Amino acid sequence: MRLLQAREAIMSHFRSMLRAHGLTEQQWRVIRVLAAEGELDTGELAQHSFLLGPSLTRILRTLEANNLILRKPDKIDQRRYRISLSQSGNARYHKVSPDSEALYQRLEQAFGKDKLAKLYDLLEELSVSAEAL
Amino acid sequence: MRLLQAREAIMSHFRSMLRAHGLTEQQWRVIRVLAAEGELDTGELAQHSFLLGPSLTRILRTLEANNLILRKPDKIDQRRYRISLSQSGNARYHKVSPDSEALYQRLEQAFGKDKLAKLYDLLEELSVSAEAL
DNA sequence: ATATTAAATTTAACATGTTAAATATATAAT
DNA sequence: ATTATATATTTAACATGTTAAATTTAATAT
Repeated sequence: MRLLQAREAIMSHFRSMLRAHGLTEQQWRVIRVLAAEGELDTGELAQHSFLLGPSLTRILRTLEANNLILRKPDKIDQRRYRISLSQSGNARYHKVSPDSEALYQRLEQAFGKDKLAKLYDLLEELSVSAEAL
Repeated sequence: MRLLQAREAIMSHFRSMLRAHGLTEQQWRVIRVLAAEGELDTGELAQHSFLLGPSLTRILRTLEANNLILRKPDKIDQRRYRISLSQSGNARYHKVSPDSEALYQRLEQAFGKDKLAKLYDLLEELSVSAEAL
């Protein structure tokens, strides 16, 4: 319950910032992953962005309609698509990124870098414990 | 990101348990709150169950259609409804509750009661810090 | 008492979450 | 080569998340 509450407390700030850039939280996750990893297929993208297939399908449809991504059929495995940022998508990334970074820095400063690291550790351990149930 | 990941690691177990009882995660949150607090109006219920108004409206519609809750108009303030568990809703609560408790206990044991308490504290502080941004 | 403002809830519109089923292509086994 | 099985992705159906607007009733100010 507190996980939900804490996440909401943080994400509400990010969402309003992203909304000013015309992006949803999930669309931004996809763009960020593509900026960091380059060209990926849908499955890899789903893993990295913590999205389920059906959600990702719809998000990619939207991003493609907005000319932010490119999708090319994989020549080896024709079931897969290779997804990458378009020039416009890359530009959007560089436009949003500073605001995102700034917000993260503010949070890190307000909460404390050490405590944040400790929290990350605990969350990591919790994930492992929960998955092993 | 790890907040999302950790929450998902936990909730996937709860969701599959709840699904066996014909409930969603959010419907269960509502039922649990009503079982603990008794009769509430929609606003109070939204606060306690961490749901936004529009979501709650739809959830209550479903729960009412399934005869799990009762809604009576508040006689003092006619804008409000008083929501409470029906007999059937109360029965469902007592049927699901042991499974929910058992799962929580397993998680607590796997992760460690002390670490869970520490994590709760950090999450609480994080919420405060994030809200103050 | 009436017009104004505020509050509680719902509706609307669009995006995502979730599970199951469908579709298309690859891979493995005969 | 052909059938069976597995994998990647999408579609379908329903539930919820999110914001803005509409609706209804209360409370306030003339």
